[in-house]
Amino acid sequence: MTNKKALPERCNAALADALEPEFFKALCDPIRISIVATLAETCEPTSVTDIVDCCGIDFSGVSRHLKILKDAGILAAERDGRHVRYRLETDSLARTLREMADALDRCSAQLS
Amino acid sequence: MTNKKALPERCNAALADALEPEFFKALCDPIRISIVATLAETCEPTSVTDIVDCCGIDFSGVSRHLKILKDAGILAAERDGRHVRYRLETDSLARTLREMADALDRCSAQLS
DNA sequence: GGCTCGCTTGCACCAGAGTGCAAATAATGT
DNA sequence: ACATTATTTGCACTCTGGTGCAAGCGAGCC
Repeated sequence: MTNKKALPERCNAALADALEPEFFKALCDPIRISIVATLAETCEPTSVTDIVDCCGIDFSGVSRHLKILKDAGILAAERDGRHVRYRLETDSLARTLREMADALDRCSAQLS
Repeated sequence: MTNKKALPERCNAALADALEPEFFKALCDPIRISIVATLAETCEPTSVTDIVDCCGIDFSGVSRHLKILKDAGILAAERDGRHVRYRLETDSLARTLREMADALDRCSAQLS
């Protein structure tokens, strides 16, 4: 039996730190998921007008969804003339997901 | 230049399939995150009454949060006398997160 | 059987999120 | 300067989600 009470707070804090609600909130909308999937597919900076096609809503709504994803660090935006092109931060997103998984594993590993 | 147009739909579908909005919806609330973190820490089935301590709300609300997490497959519940003990499906959760990361990597790998 | 404890569920309420429309801003072309 | 295209933002609306309170249900205890 290892010291079960030795570092529980640290474990909890690390997990709670890794599992950022804002991150999940950004991805809990089906339209935002389809945006992410679309950008993952094309993998090159895409204008708002083009992205609108994959969502069934007004472009103003799409613009707002894009802002939410950008603020969460999931997308990056860059102006190109009068277009604004969005691209998926694939590496960063994948890393974030794996860090969460790692934090979970570390928590359960401490008890065995 | 590889065949860029060869399997974009499959890629998109695989990602959209892996990135389930319901999963993120279950984790987009700060109280639910603290529940997950608490259960990851203790790592043993915990009663609702004990879980309530980590959230600042009424136990009825906690019960509802637990149901949401259970329905999403993130927690498991088992009756023990008059207690209902919840535990975190750590392995399953970590696997889900890694599968998402893998699906993302696969999408971007197809283009290079 | 009645009682208490532990948890869930119905109800009403309030705050927040998504949406469309229209106006505002940004950048380019004429 | 004006018109046009691309995107963002303000506004109002609706719908969903989280919350507390109170009632209901399930399981053990007297």
